[in-house]
Amino acid sequence: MDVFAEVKAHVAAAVGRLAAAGALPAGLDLSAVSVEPPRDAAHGDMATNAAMALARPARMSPRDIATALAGELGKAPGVVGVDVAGPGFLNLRLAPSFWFGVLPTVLTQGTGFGRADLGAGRRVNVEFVSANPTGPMHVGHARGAVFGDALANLLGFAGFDVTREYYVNDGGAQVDVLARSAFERYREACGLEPAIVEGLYPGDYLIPVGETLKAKYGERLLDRPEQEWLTEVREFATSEMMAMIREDLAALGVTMDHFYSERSLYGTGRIEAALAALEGRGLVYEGVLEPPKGKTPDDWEPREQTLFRATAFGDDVDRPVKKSDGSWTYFAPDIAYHFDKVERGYDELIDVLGADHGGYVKRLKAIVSALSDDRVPLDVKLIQLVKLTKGGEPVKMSKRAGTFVTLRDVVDEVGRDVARFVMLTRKNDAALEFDFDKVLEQSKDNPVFYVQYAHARAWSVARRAEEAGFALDDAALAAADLAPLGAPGELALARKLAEWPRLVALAAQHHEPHRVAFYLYDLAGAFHALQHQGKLESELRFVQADAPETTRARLALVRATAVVIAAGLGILGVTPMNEMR
RNA sequence: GUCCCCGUAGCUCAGCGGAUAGAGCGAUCGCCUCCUAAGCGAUAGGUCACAGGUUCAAGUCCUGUCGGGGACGCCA
Repeated sequence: MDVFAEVKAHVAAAVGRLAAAGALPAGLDLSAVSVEPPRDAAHGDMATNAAMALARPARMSPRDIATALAGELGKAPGVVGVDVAGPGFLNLRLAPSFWFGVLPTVLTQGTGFGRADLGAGRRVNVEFVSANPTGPMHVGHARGAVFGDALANLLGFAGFDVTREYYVNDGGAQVDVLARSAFERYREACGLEPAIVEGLYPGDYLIPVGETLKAKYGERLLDRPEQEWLTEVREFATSEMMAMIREDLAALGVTMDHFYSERSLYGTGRIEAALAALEGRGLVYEGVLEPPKGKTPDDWEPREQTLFRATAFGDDVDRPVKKSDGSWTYFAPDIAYHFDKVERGYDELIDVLGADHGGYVKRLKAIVSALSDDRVPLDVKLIQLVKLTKGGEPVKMSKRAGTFVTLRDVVDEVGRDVARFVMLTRKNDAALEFDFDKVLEQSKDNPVFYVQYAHARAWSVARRAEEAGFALDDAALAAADLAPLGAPGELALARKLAEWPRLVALAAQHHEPHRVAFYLYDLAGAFHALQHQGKLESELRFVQADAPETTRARLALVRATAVVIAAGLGILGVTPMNEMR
């Protein structure tokens, strides 16, 4: 139940009645009408722009419409006052009972409160992480993983049927390099000196892979030429890397529904089928590209190759799908992969990519647009860098020196919950500073702590109440008489709780899980403020031993707060803490 | 050269086309006999980079300029 949507329905009904009475034209488009919380609380509880939005299509002055609407809206349930303000805003004042009315709903629905039917069961595929299976994941991957997972949670909560998918780049040259690197570790395990030359992966994480290879094959691969072992070692090493990556993801609390293999696209006709689909639309041709601007390669030679007409979709140049020797470029399997997603019947696609893939976005959108005939929207979310610091000083990262920070390092150092929450306190397209010291700080400056503390305090109040003999059953509290509520802090908190469904809908629409984190910070603030009121005026304390009705009403508010914080943290994938010590 | 992202308080950042642009930190001043002070408040602090445009209404949308970051290849 979204109270803002509810009031908007009243507005629509009022417009309908006025139209029926001839006071407004019939059939007005209400899509520009919004009902939202006013920025300034002095303006009332809710504001609608209806009169201004309808003025032009109705060919009437905003104030005339506003006056007429005010008369109708005054009759709506819960509305105790309607003011026409400014250029034609309608400010609604609502009875406190309207806001407190959200409490039984929260207590009845539990952490399902705020679930929306925005998605209407539409199928959405969220592809994220997709790190190359050549080594452990680093912090950047962690941010993408957390973002993608939280976005998937959010969309699921908003009524979409979500698939989490990981595209495994196991088809390119880099997995051959992995195989050669693992082979050197295998030689090392056999007592030989490994030749980890420039271009191979030097990481220690391949040492156990080499040992397992020795256990598996003994020494019999040692004298064999590369073509005899490459395929087997590659497959083995790749699956070992993917096992490691799955473990890392599990450490972050991320579970994928599908791992989609790039290799499965080769030699199976999938790429050819996707290309044929493009050819059928006249989007593939043989041509010669201009040399890239700005940074012309020394060895540039114009050559004829197979190109995709990406410029027809707003890309800067057409993109090669085949090299001049006839082999596929990296783009070709990506075309096939997105074709496959379209064919699997998804209604929406989301790709979560590192910011270094920015130059790739237009051609991906072009492909999906072309292959779905514009039916399937693709949203590409680019994840900006994570700047790691400790006590304000940058943490140096160097692959060569072996000091680069892995996903696992971060989780081990600060824990899954902190890592996840902090990574969701920025928009995906803004750089994120992650300070190892600050994220563990127990202060208001640290949103993770602040939100967890609010939840723990709510539980602490509940424990106190229980000791004082009050029943804490949410179903019973849902039936509590809420008349004793009404203090300004209580009302502010209830208002914030009532905003949750609307917040979910907005965050889901915009694919912005960080909004949930900021909302929780606000909600926690409203709760801390109210609890503090009890220190200043003891009659405002939640638990009043000699006033059971008041206590029950307040416990309903406290429990509802805990429930919504838990629901929000659930979307972020963070475990709520019931006590801090 | 082209494209993408960013530019909001001293710092770190929110901000849904709506009204007098908000938090935290830092600064100044307050608040614990009492549900977690790990907290709550008050004050000070702004040319929303700049210039045009669209709109009843622009921090928000469009164009351009400047500044910061990133990306461009028969790499993956």
